[in-house]
Amino acid sequence: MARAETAPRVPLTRERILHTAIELAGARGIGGLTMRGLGEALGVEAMSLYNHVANKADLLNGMVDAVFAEIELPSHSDDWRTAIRKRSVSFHAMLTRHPWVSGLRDSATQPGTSTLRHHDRVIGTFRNGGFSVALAAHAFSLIDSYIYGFALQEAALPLATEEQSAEVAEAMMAQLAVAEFPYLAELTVEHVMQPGYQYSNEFTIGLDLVLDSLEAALAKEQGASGVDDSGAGRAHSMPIHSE
Amino acid sequence: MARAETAPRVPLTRERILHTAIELAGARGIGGLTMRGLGEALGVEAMSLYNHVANKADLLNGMVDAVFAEIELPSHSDDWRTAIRKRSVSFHAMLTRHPWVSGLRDSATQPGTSTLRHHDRVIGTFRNGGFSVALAAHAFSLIDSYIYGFALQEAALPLATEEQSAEVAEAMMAQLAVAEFPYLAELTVEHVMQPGYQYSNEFTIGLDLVLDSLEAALAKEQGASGVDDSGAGRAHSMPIHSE
DNA sequence: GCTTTAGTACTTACATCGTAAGGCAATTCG
DNA sequence: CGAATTGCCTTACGATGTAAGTACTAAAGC
Repeated sequence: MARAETAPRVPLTRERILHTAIELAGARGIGGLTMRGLGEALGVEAMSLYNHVANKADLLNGMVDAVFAEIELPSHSDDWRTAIRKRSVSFHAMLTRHPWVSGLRDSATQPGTSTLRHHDRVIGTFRNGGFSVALAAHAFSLIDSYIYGFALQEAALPLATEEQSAEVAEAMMAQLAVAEFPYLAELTVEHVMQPGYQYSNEFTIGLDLVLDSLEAALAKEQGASGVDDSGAGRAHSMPIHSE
Repeated sequence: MARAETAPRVPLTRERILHTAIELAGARGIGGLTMRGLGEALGVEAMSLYNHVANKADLLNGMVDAVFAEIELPSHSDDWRTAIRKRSVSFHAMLTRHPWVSGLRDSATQPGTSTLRHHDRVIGTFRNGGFSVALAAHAFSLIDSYIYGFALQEAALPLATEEQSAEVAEAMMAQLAVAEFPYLAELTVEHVMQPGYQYSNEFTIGLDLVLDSLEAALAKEQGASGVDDSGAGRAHSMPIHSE
C-alpha cells in the first residue's frame, strides 16, 4: 500500500497526546477539550487515545505535570529570597500561559514527578536558607496559595490587557449602584481605570509583600533560637506566634 | 381541591432551588450536581427549574452569591486588622463548608449583590484604616488571592482530619523515592505526620503573616507621606516599593 | 519466506448531561 | 363563569466520556 510514502504516519504517543491536548486547551479553553476533538486534532479516533491514557482524568493529570516542567526551578546559587522570587514569577507566568491549570484541583491529589521535583526543590531552598521544617511548611503553603489564588482571580477577571480592563470597569460602573458600593466605585475609577492598569501587575506587589513577611518570620525564628531553644527544637510547633 | 391539606405543595422558588443545589453540591460534590438530580431532590422535573434559573451557569452564579452572604462582613467598630482578620477567617470557614466555591471561576465575572457588598465593605475597611486607594487594591488582591488559593489546595489535598493526613502522608511516602525527594520526605515525616497535624491550621498562620506585611506596608506608606506628599497624592502609583 | 502473536487503531453502542420546543393543567384576573 | 397567564411536564436532540468487540499492522519465531 502507498501508506509508507504518502502519510508520515507518526505513531501516537503519550507525549504527543499531552502536547496537543495542552495546545487545544489553550486555544478552546479547558471546557473545549474533548476526547473526540483531541482525537481529530491528532488525526485519530477518540477511542485510540485510551491506549495511551487511562481516562480523561489521567490525561488532565498528565497535562498539569507537563506544564509544571516549564517552571524554572529555584537556583542553588541564589539566596533563598531571589531563588523563590524567580521561581514564583516563572510559576505565575506558566499559569498565565495555561490558565486552565489553576482550575484543575484533582491533579494535586496525584502529583506527577515534575510536580514532586518542583515541590522538593522549593522546600529545599527554604531549608537551606535557614528555615526550620515548620516554617518551611508555612512558607510553602503561603506562597503557593497566593500564586494559585492570584492565577484563579486572573483567570476569572478578564483584565489581561488595558482595553479589557477599561471595558470591564465601565460595564461594572454602568450597572453598579455607585451610592450603594462607594468604595468599590472609588477603587474602580481611581485605580482600575487609570491608564496603563493591568491586573497582572499586582502579582509581584503581593509577592514581595509575602516575601517581606517570610523574611521577618525567619529573622524572628532565628532570633528566638538564641534566647530559647524551644523555637528551633520543637520543629512542628508554631514558631511564629509562639508567645 | 384537596391540594391545600394533603400535599404541602410548596411552589418552586429561586431561593429554594439555590438552597437545595448548595446542599446537593455539598453531599455529592459539584460534579454530582445535575439538573435532573436537583429536580428530583425538589420533587420536580429537571426542565421545571428553567422557569427560575436561566441555565446552569446562572444557577452556579446564584449559588456562589448565596454562600457569599454567609461571610461575616468586616465590622466598623473593629480596627482594620481585626476586622479583616475576622472576615478572612469567616471567609475561609465558608470555603471549607462549600469547597466547590473556589473551583467556580466563572462566577467572579458576574458577581451578585452579596458578593459586591462584601467586596465593598472590605475595601472600605482598608480605606478607613488609612490605606491609600492603591494600597487598598493591593491588600484586597493579596488577601483574597491567599484565601482562595488556600481553599483550593485544601480542597485538593484531603488533609481535613488527622487520620486523613496520616493516610495520605503514608501513601505518599510509600511510593515516593525518598532519596530523590529528600526535603519533601523530611517535611512529610517531621511535620505532616506529627500528631495533631491538620492542614487547615496553616490558614491562620499564613493569614497573620499576610496581615503583618500589610501593616508594615501601611506604616511605610504613612511614614512616606510625612516626608513627601507624592505617596498619598499619586494614589495609583506603587507606594510600597517606591524607593 | 511464512505464520503467529501482540498491540494499536477503528467501529459501534450506551448512559448521562444540558437544554430547546411544545403541551397541559392550575391559578389568577376580568 | 370564562379567559389568560403562569408553572410544570413530556419528549427529543446533540454532545460527552468510555465500555466492548473487531480489524489491521508490525514485530517475533520457525
